[in-house]
Amino acid sequence: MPAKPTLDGIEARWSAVWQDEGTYAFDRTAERARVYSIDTPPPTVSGSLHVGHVFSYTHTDVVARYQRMRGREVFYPMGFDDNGLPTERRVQNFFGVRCDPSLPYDPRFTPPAKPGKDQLPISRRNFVELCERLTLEDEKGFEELWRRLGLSVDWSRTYATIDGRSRAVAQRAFLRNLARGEAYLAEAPTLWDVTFRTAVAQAELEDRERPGAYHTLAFPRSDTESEPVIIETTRPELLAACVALVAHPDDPRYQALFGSTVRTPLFEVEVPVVAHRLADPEKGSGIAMICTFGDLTDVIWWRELRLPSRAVVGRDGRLVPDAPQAVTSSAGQAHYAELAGKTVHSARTRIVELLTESGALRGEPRPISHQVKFYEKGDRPLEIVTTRQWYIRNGGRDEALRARLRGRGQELRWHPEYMRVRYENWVDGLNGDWLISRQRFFGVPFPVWYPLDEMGAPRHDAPIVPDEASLPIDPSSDTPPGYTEAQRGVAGGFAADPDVMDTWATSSLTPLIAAGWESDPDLFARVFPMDLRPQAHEIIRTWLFSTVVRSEAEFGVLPWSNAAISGWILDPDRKKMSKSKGNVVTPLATLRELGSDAVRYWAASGRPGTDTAYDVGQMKNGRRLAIKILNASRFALGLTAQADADADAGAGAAESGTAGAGAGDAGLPAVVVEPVDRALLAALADVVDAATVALDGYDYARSLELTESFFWRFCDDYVELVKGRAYGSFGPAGAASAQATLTVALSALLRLFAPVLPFVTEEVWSWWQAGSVHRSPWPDAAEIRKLADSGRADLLDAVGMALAGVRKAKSTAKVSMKAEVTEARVAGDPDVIALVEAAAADLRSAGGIRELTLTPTTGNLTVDVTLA
RNA sequence: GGGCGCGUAGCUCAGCGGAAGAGCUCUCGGCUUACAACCGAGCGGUCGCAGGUUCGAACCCUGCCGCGCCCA
Repeated sequence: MPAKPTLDGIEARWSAVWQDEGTYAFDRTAERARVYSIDTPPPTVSGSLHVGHVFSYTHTDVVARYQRMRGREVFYPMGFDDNGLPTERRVQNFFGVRCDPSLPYDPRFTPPAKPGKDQLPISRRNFVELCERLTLEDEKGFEELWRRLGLSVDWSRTYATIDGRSRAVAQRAFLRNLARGEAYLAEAPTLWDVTFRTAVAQAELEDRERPGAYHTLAFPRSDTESEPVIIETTRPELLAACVALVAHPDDPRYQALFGSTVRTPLFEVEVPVVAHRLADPEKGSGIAMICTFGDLTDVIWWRELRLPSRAVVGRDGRLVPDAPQAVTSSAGQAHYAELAGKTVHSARTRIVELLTESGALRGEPRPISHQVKFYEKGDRPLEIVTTRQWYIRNGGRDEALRARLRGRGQELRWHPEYMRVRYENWVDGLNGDWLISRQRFFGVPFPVWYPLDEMGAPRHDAPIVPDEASLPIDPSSDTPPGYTEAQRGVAGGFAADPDVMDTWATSSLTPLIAAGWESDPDLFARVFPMDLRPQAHEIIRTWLFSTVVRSEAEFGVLPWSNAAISGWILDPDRKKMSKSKGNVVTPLATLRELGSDAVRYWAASGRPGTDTAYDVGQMKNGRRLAIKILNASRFALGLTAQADADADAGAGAAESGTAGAGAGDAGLPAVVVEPVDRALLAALADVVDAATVALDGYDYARSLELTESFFWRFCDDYVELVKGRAYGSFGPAGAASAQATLTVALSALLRLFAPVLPFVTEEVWSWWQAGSVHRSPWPDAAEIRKLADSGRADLLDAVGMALAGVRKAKSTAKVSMKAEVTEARVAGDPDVIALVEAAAADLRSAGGIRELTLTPTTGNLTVDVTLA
């Protein structure tokens, strides 16, 4: 036991010991019932860690440590998310390369020492290798920080979402989806980001408020000379893509028009006027133009009313070179030529001029503000283009599946409970299947080739798939069964699917990746379905839901039984911390300055699901608590060491194992006889019970609060009360009782604190106990209560109030706490007075009271003090 | 527009049907032989607003106001 205990350096010291001893290594021989398995969120490695990570990962670690102490064998792997766009861009800039999936793999490729002026084209497999190389460095940094924070992860079980294992799992799961018809290829209108030039899924959308303007356009009627039809649109540049006008079937204004046709201004294309319930009579003039495609409602109208397709926006976000075939008049073609090749924005400016000249634009555009759909990582509005994409069925088009997935959300235990509605809202609002293909280079490729017909055109209806045993594969480098590489891209040969899967298509399989699905059936059977999915609430619709979808498809079960949803970290101004806001605090400096236990203390005080302010003050409290644990422990253990020395010197009557017996509470000599000691243990047993209930319900913050407030009472009242007696001032029996109580209480307190404060508790534990506190059993309230015997927890309250009264008198008199009291007169309810009386000797000792008078009366406890 | 959550001491937050709490801040006092990175005491709140239910409401119900998030 050190003379002057310190927190300095304990992170480095204990994380090394835990690694060497394999303290957190998963015992894969444990049977399923004893295993507690966690589907850890893989952080994105190309970004840097911020305190939000520290916050939420601490929550999971507290749960993991608690479960371990409850006797569960904890499966706690760590993943790294290096799949996807952020890594792709980083690798391009770092090495000066770009991916060209049409190139063959070059096994001897080495990147240029310095990035050149022009990006060097390389094959997809070479590109992926560079990604793996770069992210390996990032992962090391993450692991170091996680170890410093004290995550009790089994570091021999890590994965990366782009590594071979993950690619194999993602491809295998996809092939199974394909074989069962859950994955399919379809050519359909698709939300499209023109900057990244990739399709985007519903889950990645966000609405943003943007300025726009209503333009009033007059459509001449085809059959009569009567008044033109007036519509309002925010997207006049799509006029050439107009395929119909639409109004609500019950709208009296347009009954006569239904079934007739009108002519589009400038382009002179005849389009029908149709009726549909989604046309809003309140909006604009109540009649709208349908373009292919201006928004998602256009897609619905197009599909349900079986309208033709007249696309004008290309994948680059510019108007396509040629006018739609329906534009036949020379004037119409001339007008279109003015717009071809322009961006959507410039085309709008130009067409407004043309419409004004032609007189079709009535009045000035009226500025409005409206919601526009964006890709969450993008900064230009999404367009809708028709492309061939892979989809996975997620209930968006299938009510039976939707109901099943909704049922899974009911079955899942959510912490906090109210997060379930986020899931339900999302499932209820799904409007299509899950689009999983992305037109990017870095990612898990679709394990699919297409045969080329005699004209060299791919047959998308007859994809060639690899054998599962050959996974992972890259169709742009690997050859399909039955073909030779020479047949790639030639008529009668084959072509690779050029796309990659969305990152969520891989992330939705993290339980399978971590659990060794199909590669380690023994492990899989022991850990899947898992016990816990911890994650943030903003990705319930993406990560959580998509994982449920994949598990439902493959196994028909929920992938985990519990979901613990963390809140966000807010900066001191109550704003969400995020990189784009530039208010992110990096955790390493804070961890170094205040210590990991201090930061963990702050994190663990944030209740599940609650957004929490970044609060250095709360971390300092944590540090103060950790230091107090060191000092209080040293003091308490010093007293018991004194007892051991006395016992050894004397007849050896007192069992010298008193100190060591705290490890398990069994086998303690029955020496706890003093009422104050028994009261302390009775109160402690109650705290253990309440903390256990809280942690079983994932309320680590409540458990910490209970433990902490008991600990301060233990230090400020109990230890002060029994100090004199423990030194032996009332004889050996009283001393032994106090010493045994101190030992039992300290042992239990350290274990109650251990999940939140792993370093300081391990440090103290090592002074007097064998093994790690983190592998010791959670305190047993029943055993403690047995030692407390007839003890009453409220005795501590009563004597505490009396002691506080004495302290107040001294404080008011501005004298030292060790000042002598000639007489203290305590009066109060007879029951309370009886409790104080039982502790009279300890109270006199702690208060320096010469004469203590106790008077039963009615009313609250009063303390009247005469100072010496 | 619909849903969910939150509004309690200057700050950060507990409490969620039976006498308003904790920590920090602030004030006063104490070098007390575990701890001055400490200890003791104190100041501080019509529990967002307005109704209602109840013997009793911070807590339950209704409406409103403000903040945040999710979904349209």
